[in-house]
Amino acid sequence: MDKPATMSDVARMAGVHKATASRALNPMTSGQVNQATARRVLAAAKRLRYTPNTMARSLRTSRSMTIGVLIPDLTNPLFPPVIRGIESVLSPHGYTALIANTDNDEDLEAAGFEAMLARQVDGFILATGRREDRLVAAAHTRGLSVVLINRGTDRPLFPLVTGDDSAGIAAAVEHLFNLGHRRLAHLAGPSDMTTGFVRGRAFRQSVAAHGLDPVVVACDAYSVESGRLGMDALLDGPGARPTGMVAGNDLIAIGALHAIRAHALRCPEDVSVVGFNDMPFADEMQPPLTTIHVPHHEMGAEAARILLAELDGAPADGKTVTLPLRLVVRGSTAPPP
Amino acid sequence: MDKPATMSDVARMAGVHKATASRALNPMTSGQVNQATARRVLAAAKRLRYTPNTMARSLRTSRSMTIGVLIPDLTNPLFPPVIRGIESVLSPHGYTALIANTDNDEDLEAAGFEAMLARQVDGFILATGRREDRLVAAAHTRGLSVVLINRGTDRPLFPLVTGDDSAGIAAAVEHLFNLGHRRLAHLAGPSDMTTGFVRGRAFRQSVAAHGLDPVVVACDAYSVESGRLGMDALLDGPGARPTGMVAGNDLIAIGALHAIRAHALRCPEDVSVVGFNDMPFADEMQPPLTTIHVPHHEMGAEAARILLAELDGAPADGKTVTLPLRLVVRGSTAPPP
DNA sequence: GATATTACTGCAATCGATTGCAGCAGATTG
DNA sequence: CAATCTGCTGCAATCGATTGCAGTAATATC
Repeated sequence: MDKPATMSDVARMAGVHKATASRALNPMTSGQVNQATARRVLAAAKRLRYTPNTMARSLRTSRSMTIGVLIPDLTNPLFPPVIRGIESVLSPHGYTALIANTDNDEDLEAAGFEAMLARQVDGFILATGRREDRLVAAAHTRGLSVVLINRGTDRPLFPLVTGDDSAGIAAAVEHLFNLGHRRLAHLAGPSDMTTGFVRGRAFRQSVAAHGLDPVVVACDAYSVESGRLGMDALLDGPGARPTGMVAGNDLIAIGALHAIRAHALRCPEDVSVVGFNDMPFADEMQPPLTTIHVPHHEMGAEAARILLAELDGAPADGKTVTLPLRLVVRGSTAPPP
Repeated sequence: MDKPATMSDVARMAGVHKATASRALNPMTSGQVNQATARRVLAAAKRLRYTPNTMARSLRTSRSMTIGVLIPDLTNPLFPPVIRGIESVLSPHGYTALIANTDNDEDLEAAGFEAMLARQVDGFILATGRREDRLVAAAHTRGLSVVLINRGTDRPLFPLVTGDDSAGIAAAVEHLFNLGHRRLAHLAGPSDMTTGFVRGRAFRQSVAAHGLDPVVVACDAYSVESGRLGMDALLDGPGARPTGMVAGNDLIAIGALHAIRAHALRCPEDVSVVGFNDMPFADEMQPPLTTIHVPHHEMGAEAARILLAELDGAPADGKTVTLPLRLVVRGSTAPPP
């Protein structure tokens, strides 16, 4: 019915100029106005249920108090906790997250990015990084505020918050080795992402360090389907069947479980599987997934903290924050047959 | 470095007034300007990488092309597909979804709602409805555009897109009955939500229709923990142990599985469990969950469609769109012991 | 008692885009 | 040839809030 009240309405009701009303309403400037006047304005604002028009404010201040968050795949259970971590830090500071899903598609990614720019977001948190990322490079030359999360770029242009992937993989390999496994394989994530690349490299090194021969199959996506295809290839391949498998992430691990079952094998009796991420419900899986736990919530929170600091003028170098990971042993690993 | 170009910059480069530039850039009004002029403007815009300032536009037009989406619990895997359904419809129309998570907390809910209003969202999609919902009632008196999703309100103030819960529950009961179960229980969702209420009622009716005595325990949240507590109560209770259980949703079902295991019982050998929602990875659970499949993506898409129609002037009555559901039989149900 | 200081408050410009209205040139009509 | 119309473009107001600057009144200082 009646349009929402504007500041002029509040000012009129309080009998002051809208400039005064503005100052009274803003905690930063309310010291500039007489206490009694301020109270009148506040009261009027409350009576009229005044809500500031964020658009108008942003237009004037050119700060939207909004952060753009680009997520490659929202249905990957890994990301909701990350988002909540981000929001948990942003909200208390008055910032809002604008979330977009990109389906891992570069065009959608660019479109989402531009849409956010048009909405004058103050900064970005990107979980969509690739090792060679045009979007990230462009953002850098444009002088935008960006924090990368989970996945980095080869050239460290922006701060990155990620898990200690190498240590995580090393722990996984160690675990399998200690169980007695000697034929170890890795279903790697896409090598154009730092996560896939780094984890793959760490796997080779860890396995080699035990004097064993690493077998690595690259999947072309972090998805159940890709994991299944990769494991199929591994099981149908020429070499001796591996008894221990480290997956690039939990989705790939789940796909691997499908392939194992399809080959009339059992996990963990015939093949042990270690996932990566400890996504929600990994412990409910069939079998419960042994995996590397990543502090998702904290990862999001830390990225948000860094971004806010950057918006406050902190230097924006390519520093990397590495969060410790931890192996969680559950039901998908056992001694080799 | 250089600030992004404004429309005045484009106009200057094209040698026209900014009003003309505005008309040339807008497909709706580009017919009003000479083709050659329009081309010049377009070219200038491209050269300057002009991006319209959404804030300024919204301020003038009072349409933000943004839809507020309130989600009670983003980490419930049920919601990401819903969100993608919403975005799949919104994006092609130039709308963006502003997503907020409310943790099922009424205060956070109100805060998120107000924050969105301040951002001038054009409409809302709420997945947070309660049977008596002050927020929804307030939105109605304020004349806002709202579509409810999944959960409705007792008084149908706004359109609602939901699954056919009664039929779903009936199918679940039928399934258990046909397997031979005669002692049936229901771990109901919170009764202050229509989903909990409707499913509970449907359960009682379906069971009674078979001449059996329904046992219903109400959980106070749609969560694993609440499900576990509810099932504990059921198993520790005085009556004969039920052999078949219908859960209010999949999370409750998972909690029930925990309780069953904690009582040294097995599912499905000792107790059969049917979930609700068929959330992602329900088929990967231990055991794979028999559940009622809900078309999440379609649900989100339909809600978005209705909202857009409403914003285009379609009447906004309290019509309910009921989507058909379907029982998916997997490993958590079997004949009674 | 004159001047300097302090404490508020108001004026008006500004952010960037949209749009009703008016103006102007050239084409059309009678 | 005058009158009308059509097609295009420019002017200026507007959306709602913020903020540098100036103005006023009251108080403090010498």
